Amino acid sequence: MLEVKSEFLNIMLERGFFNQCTNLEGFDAYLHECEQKGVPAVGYLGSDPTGDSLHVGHIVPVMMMRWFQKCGHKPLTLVGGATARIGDPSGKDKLRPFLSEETLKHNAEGLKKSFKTFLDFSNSRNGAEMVDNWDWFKDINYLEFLRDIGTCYSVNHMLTMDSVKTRLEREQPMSFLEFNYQLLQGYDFCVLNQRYGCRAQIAGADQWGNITSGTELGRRRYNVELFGFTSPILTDSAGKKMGKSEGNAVWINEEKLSSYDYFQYFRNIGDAEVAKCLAIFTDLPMDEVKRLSALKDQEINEAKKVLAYEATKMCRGKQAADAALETAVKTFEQGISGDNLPVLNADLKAGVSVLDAFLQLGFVSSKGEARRLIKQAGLKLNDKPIEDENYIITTKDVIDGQVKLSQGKKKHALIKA
RNA sequence: GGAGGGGUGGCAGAGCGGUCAAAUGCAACGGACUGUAAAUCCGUCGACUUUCGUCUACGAUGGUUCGAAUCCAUCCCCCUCCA
Repeated sequence: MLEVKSEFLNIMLERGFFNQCTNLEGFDAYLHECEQKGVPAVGYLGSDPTGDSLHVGHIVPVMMMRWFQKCGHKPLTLVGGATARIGDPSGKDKLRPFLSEETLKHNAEGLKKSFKTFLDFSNSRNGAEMVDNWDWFKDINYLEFLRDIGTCYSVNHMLTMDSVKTRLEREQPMSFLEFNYQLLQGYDFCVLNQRYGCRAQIAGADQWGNITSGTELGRRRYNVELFGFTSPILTDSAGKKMGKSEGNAVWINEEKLSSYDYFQYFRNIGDAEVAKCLAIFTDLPMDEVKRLSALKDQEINEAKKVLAYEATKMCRGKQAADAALETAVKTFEQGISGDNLPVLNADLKAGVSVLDAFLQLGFVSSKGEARRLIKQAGLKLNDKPIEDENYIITTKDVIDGQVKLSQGKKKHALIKA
């Protein structure tokens, strides 16, 4: 393993956050010096408000920031009000649809909320701060920008950037607008350097090109050394990006995903992912992580439970984590219905058809799908497969004050009498 | 501006006048096996009704046809080469 002196990088290396760094030795020396002197280093993490919440795929760098702050350093979270109007071409085949002002504003609020659950935004010396690049881009003069910044970029080099190159190779269109993205993100880094003394940018590995854009610009135009540090992009055993559950993103903000579902996402993680997830998504000491990661076969479920609980606790709070755990244990281990399951409001006296009930729950997207699942014995009423697709649920189906509806083995909901 | 190629279901990618709700693959979902895992196997995968059937869908709008994703016209968008 690499030898580093700074507390922050030691943690990064130990917990598996390290993917690539523009100058690991230099970054380490800088951090170490700050740590020795008790002066916070300043680093930033950017995110464009193209959605109104972060999801688990985003929080790897957020967790890095969390540790960064714990080591006494100051995190800046940049919301890309300006860059969202351009659209980062990294990993994309198409131009992003333009977002309205209201949407951008709404999304920015959502992102801020996501950040706040992981970082301390108090007024302390290394309290996190939120910045928006719209502030410095909205009044920028095009000619000045071109002369000032544009001269530092060679198109030859820009064309070799992954985000550009792959698009061209795949013969997908790339607009000039998107082509400019890297300049903007590069400029962000330099602005933050000038305004806040920020010298580090932390992000996921897909941002490498945009990061080096900033470090290069810093060197050429402002004569400062900036550091870029990336995390690996987490993938599951099939090599797909993590963060999707049933085709939907696993959102951080609770109004987008219930805490129970958040818990279940981690509870259902693949065996191969448990060790790295424990290190990355929880605060548990590494001794404990290692102990849990060593568990095999059935025992690994213990590790998954801890992972799910800890991850939920961090993101949603202890109360939510306790409730989710309790519901999961009741539902899966004891076969009784936990209280935290989704509840469907329905008038049992009048009766509800099973088709409508599942449709309203959102477990199926059409009646046809519900019928199909019934034929496949995939829908259950009080744990018994539904046989008649025209069945009407009424008060006589109530057991212990509720009716339990299930789709497959994992999705459950209740109708309270 | 000129020449050629192309726009199909979540994605990739066939089809090129009826047998096309549209092959195939991936993804997704259900079942079996298990450990609320992975792998594997089986099944499903537009909507409404489920028996027949009806409706919406192959860039957009018109047209030719008994009948079009498939032919024609106009328009929009993309790619490649030339200027």
